[in-house]
Amino acid sequence: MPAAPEPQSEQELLTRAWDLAGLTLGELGARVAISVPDDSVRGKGVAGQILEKVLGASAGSRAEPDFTRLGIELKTIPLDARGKPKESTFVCSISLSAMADTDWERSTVLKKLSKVLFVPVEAASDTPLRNRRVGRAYLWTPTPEERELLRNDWERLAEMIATGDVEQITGHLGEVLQVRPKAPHGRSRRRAPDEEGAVQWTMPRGFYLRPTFTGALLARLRAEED
Amino acid sequence: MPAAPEPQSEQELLTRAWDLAGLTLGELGARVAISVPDDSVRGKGVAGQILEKVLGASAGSRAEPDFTRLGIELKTIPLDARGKPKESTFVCSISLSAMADTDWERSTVLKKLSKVLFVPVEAASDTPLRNRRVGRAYLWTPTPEERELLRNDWERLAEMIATGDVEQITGHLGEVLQVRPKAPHGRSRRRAPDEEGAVQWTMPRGFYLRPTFTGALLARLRAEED
DNA sequence: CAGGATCCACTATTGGATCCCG
DNA sequence: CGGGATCCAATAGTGGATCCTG
Repeated sequence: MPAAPEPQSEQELLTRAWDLAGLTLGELGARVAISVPDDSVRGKGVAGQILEKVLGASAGSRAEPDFTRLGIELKTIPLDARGKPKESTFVCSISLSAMADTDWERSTVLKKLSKVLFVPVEAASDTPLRNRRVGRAYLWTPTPEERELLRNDWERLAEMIATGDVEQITGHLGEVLQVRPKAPHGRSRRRAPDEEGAVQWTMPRGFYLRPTFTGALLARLRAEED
Repeated sequence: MPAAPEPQSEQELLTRAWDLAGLTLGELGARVAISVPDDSVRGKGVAGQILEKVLGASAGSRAEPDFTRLGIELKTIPLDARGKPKESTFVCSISLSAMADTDWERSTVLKKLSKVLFVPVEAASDTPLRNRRVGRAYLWTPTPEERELLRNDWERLAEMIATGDVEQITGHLGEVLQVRPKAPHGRSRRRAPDEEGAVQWTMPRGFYLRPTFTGALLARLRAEED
């Protein structure tokens, strides 16, 4: 009834994930005692929470991979009828003050994205949440090219944040990785250092992967299956 | 007052074209006795007609390059405020019955595009036609990569036309070259051979270059100036 | 009709705003 | 809040329809 035990190997995790293909969120939610809201506005994160429990993710809300022992992050990804991602993929929140003290190789973004299990979920908006089906999961590790794209964007954005230009950042920046608000509403504010190191109040933000990027990597992983 | 004489060399044409940069369509139209309509709907082709006369194009409405002696085709290209093409570029009409009897190397598309003088024209829709300014002209010859893109699209589309599948063609096909209606209105019809070689009536169509393609080639030409 | 093209309604994309849970 | 994400109004893009001249 409650959460599954943590998988002990990559193969065990993959086998378990593949067994879910074709099942609906309603069916999977029942397994782990999570009820699926009728209103999709009220159920934004529910697919992710159900799959965490069904697959035995361990990390909870910590800044570690969902499958701690395996170093694997779990992401559900909503696909439209043609199999393309319907939304961007949230990676992590941005600690504005910490950005100045880190580099790409030590960044949370790279840690989160080093190994990701993508679980596709049907996302046609006219299908009720509980009836949406899970697809075949893919385990992704960035290719050198993909890492380079991510690093380029991250370093550009990190520099803007570190130098206090955070208010200049918009969702337009970044070829594959973008910075967007990550807050309960548009009036949220948190402290951040400004250009002169003084305090400014700014909106909480997070890193997101663009749909074109996740769509391309999924296409590559599908092609490699053959 | 009337048309300029035909330029006798590429350099003469380029020099003449560069001298026009910064002038408005109203100013240029006055030079060649073409008045610019106030209503942009009534002035769709007027920029092209003015520049033909101002630069001394020779071919008129024949299936030859505008500058016959130089083998150069003239195209005005509407740019938005950021310098990107606002519209697709018409290349030529399609003779449905002739498509089956030709190949890429002999095609009208390749002939028209072998050497093109692109003359940018401001196209912000809130600027009256007569006040829109001409930019610096670029002479384009397709790179091997660009020719390959064009050939791929052309061959795919030509085959559909030759085999009578012309009704299956939509503007969605073609990465850089597309087929779209080219007619005074949606009820126009002309004869075409169908799958079995019999007669069908279909809408007149033309080949067009996508804005992403012309935008990319202009960006390349601008970069090469430095 | 061929050549000179752009218009503009509709679709696709997007990025700022928002929702739930522990 | 941080982690799980999607919503949806506004913008960008596209392609079928259209306009003028000789």
